[in-house]
Amino acid sequence: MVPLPAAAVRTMRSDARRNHERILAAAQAAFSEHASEAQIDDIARRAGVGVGTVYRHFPTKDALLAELIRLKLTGLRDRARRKLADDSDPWEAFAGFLREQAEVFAKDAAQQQLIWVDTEESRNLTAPLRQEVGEAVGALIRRAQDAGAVRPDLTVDDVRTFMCGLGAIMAADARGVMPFDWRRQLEFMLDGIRAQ
Amino acid sequence: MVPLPAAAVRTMRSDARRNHERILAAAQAAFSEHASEAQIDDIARRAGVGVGTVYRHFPTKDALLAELIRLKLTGLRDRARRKLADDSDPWEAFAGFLREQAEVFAKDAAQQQLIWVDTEESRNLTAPLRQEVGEAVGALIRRAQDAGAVRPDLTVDDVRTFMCGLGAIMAADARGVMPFDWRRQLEFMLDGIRAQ
Amino acid sequence: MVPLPAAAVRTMRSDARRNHERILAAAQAAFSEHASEAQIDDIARRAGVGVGTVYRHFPTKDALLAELIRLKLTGLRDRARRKLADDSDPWEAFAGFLREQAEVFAKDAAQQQLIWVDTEESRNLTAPLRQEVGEAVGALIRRAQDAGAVRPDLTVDDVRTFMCGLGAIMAADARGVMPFDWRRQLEFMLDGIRAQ
Amino acid sequence: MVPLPAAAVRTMRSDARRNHERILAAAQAAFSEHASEAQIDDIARRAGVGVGTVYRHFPTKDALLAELIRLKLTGLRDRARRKLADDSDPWEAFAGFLREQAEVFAKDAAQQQLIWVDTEESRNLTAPLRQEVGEAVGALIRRAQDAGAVRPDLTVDDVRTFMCGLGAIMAADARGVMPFDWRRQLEFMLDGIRAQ
DNA sequence: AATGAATGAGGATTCATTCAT
DNA sequence: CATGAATGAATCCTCATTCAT
Repeated sequence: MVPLPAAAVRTMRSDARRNHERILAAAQAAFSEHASEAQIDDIARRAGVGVGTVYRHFPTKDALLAELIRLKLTGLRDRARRKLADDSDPWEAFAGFLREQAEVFAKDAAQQQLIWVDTEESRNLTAPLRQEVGEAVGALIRRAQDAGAVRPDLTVDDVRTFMCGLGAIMAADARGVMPFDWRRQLEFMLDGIRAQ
Repeated sequence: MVPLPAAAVRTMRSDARRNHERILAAAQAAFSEHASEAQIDDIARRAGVGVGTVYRHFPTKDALLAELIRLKLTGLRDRARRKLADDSDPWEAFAGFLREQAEVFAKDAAQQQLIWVDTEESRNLTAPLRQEVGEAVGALIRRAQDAGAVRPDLTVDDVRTFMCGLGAIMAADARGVMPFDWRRQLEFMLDGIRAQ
Repeated sequence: MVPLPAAAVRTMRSDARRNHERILAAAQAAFSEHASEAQIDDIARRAGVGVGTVYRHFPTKDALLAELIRLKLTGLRDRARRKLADDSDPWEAFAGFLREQAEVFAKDAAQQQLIWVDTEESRNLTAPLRQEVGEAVGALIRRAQDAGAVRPDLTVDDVRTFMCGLGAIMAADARGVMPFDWRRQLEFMLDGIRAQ
Repeated sequence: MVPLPAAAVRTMRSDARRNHERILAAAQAAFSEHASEAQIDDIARRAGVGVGTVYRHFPTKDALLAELIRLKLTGLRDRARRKLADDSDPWEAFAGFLREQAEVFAKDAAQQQLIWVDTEESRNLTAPLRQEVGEAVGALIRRAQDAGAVRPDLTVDDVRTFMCGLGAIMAADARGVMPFDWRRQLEFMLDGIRAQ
């Protein structure tokens, strides 16, 4: 069973669709708190459904996680494309994208890290999407570089790398380990990559 | 049972002391590969001792992990103090400290992240040490700021925060998820915090 | 809910009757392949109906199985009676019955074995039928014994016993465990029970 | 973990060896009653040990089953060899072997059938043994054929086939489905294969 | 009546920790 | 002291059966 394509979800019976969404929300919360240690039974409980129902919608724990990541990446790609579409200042578009995306990520910190956990399942499912994200972000970077606003050697991978670190910072902050201020960190980064 | 204080280790029978060290080395390796998923049985096997022996030296898995972190933090503190002692250029001392420490961290990436996982156990054991690390790093920062080499608003927590992110990057890179270049990331950071 | 008596089936709406038969056919196939491990969902899919429909026709998995066995036994009884009716050579009638029945059994080997699995359900449902089968086969045996063609001590239970073993052989052969030749086995048996 | 070789078992700590045997005995009983449906928890309970202990001795349910079959086949082979060694009448040796072996099989009827269930696990583990059994039984058959006591076309596979059927009969009998008399069946068979 | 979504008890397996030898 | 065997709670997943649409 391959994760349900959007079309399949739309044609579900209304109760099934409601459960589908509740499960995603519950999984979202659970993975946010416990990362990949989250338990299916717990997700089912939070969603107010039986375990069996979770498994009816997502064949394995990995598949559920992969779907969550897919949604995450879809949002990411769309945000980048939107910033690309409006023709504000190239630097503002790029920096604004990072700042906005970071705020979104911060909402379920622990979970962002799961983007970087790659199971077979998740890799296959998200490869094309990652590609698209890369293209959109790449375009944002190039436009800013052409405008002389960003150092010319910055790559998409640099941004990915930074976001990976930022996710970990957010997660640690959320766990309360230490008073980590990811917003400052982001500003340091922006200062570092801005062309002088 | 509280983890053995250094004094206790010193007064151990020589074979016990050898085991103590072998276990730490094995745990080091195991946690580096599997992070907190590392299994005690595996650690015992690598150390060439029985599980029972591991438990004789460390009352729980968490205690073993906490001890490893303590050692890690000790190294960190000593490195910072050493940089403080030699009177090279303030910026070089500070940046050099970060670069060296990062190289050390990179050797067992997965494990560094465990520094930011805080169990009851680990917090209690390492609190004073974290304090000392903070003081030494703080001094390095201040000296560089006094010399006008580092932006005046940089704090010890900023550095901690950054190192947390860098550890996650190293770990993801080590897992082969993506081609993450933590050294570039560090240079961006240094560029970002250097006073212009 | 007791399995539907033949009368009930006859008075069903035509679509219901069609479903009833499709389910039986699907169950037949599924039990043949997977014996009692066959899954209701799979049966429903093969029949092109929902699980609910299977349960509307048969209250439990055991009831469905029992019905299948009932049909099997009905065929068996009828075959025996037919052989009894035509007045060929008594030995030929008896041996022919066994050979024919064996060929029928061989078609869904795994399933024959289920005849010997007796759940409460199945026993109650099939008891009278088993009785009738016994009578018909008993008559075939007696006629052959009276003609001096079969050893006088052979009983209906001996034949039942043999068929049970033969079913297992067919099933093992069908699973491909080993090259089991049940036809040879039947001939050995016939040689063994024929009066010299 | 490959099933423990006999040597490994012999060198176990005494309590471990006792458990190993208790588990085998419990599994023996459980598989005899419930065939492959037997549950590990039940086996553990019968053996008076925790589930974990069962898993320490046998890595999976299949492995435990495979080991049981291996023991079974070993006994079979040894019995055949013994009969081959004593130089009694060739027919008596052959028939005696079958009768004795059948009595042994009858002791845990349901289980014999598992000899014919072949999982990957079991096949690999028992292939050589099956070969040896085949050789020993083949020799018994040939000797009886040379003495003119058994029909010249009888093969080892015929005997295997028969024993498979006999096992099913014993199992059905043990489950109380019907009054199946496997001893009579065996005598019919012997009558059928004896040369006239 | 039909559908297929939901349920949840049940079963195999893992692994931190304890304890007999 | 060291050993590694034993323990059993915890966790993922399945599938017969029920029930809302």
